[in-house]
Amino acid sequence: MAAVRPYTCGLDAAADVIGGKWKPRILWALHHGPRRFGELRKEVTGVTEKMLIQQLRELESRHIVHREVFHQVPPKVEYSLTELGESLNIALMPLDQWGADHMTEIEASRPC
Amino acid sequence: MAAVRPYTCGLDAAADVIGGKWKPRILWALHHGPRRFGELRKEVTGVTEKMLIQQLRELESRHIVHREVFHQVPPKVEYSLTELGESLNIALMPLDQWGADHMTEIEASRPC
DNA sequence: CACCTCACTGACTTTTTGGTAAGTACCTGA
DNA sequence: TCAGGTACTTACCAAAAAGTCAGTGAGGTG
Repeated sequence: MAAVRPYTCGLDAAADVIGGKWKPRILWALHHGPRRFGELRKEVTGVTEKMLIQQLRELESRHIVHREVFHQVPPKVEYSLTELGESLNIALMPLDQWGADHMTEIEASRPC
Repeated sequence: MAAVRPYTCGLDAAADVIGGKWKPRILWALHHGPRRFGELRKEVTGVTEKMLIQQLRELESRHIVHREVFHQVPPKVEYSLTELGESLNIALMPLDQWGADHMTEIEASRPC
């Protein structure tokens, strides 16, 4: 989903940041606090390691998530929301609520 | 962006509905009232006829937009938001606001 | 010394999405 | 009869996103 640039509205810009199959799920998982890579892999069911890391790196480069490495063996890496990420998640709440409210309708009208 | 089903959260469901390069732009354009096909083509700059109709059909099948044909020559077809579409647009407003508020940061950190 | 965990990384393939360009149908007015 | 305006439709191709799968490194455990 290559977004149009320069953005024509805020929605456009936001879509560019949260676009992709896994980013909303990841944001959702991080909503309740920092998570290790392995924890995210479990919580975001269905994601592969490659996609997870790819999306995390994108979110990191957009300053939505923060990555912290603990120099241990075995390694430990924690991902958390930045302030910007928190504000994004807050802005996403009504959308999540909308989706929850209309889930049955959405399911019913899903293509095939 | 094939969404995971069954949905794991409301955000997931919402993402399935508004996913695609042009849907947020179309929703945005319809926010201010009904629009004819040709009007949308002009307002949603850069969209091709094929993509526009494709996205409109998807939104229609999800009961987000309403399509009304006026039997005239030359033809006239008007697209408008349904109640569900209106409620979706309202839920999208905070996200639009977030995007507008942080547009410069988002632009600055955009990939390449 | 072999094996384990954890967090990656990279090559390659498949699937999905989007874009191009041409054509259709209809009636109107010149 | 022929161009024009409007809303599509189709076949084909390109690009982007996602998936598969095998492999890496570093230190701790048996």
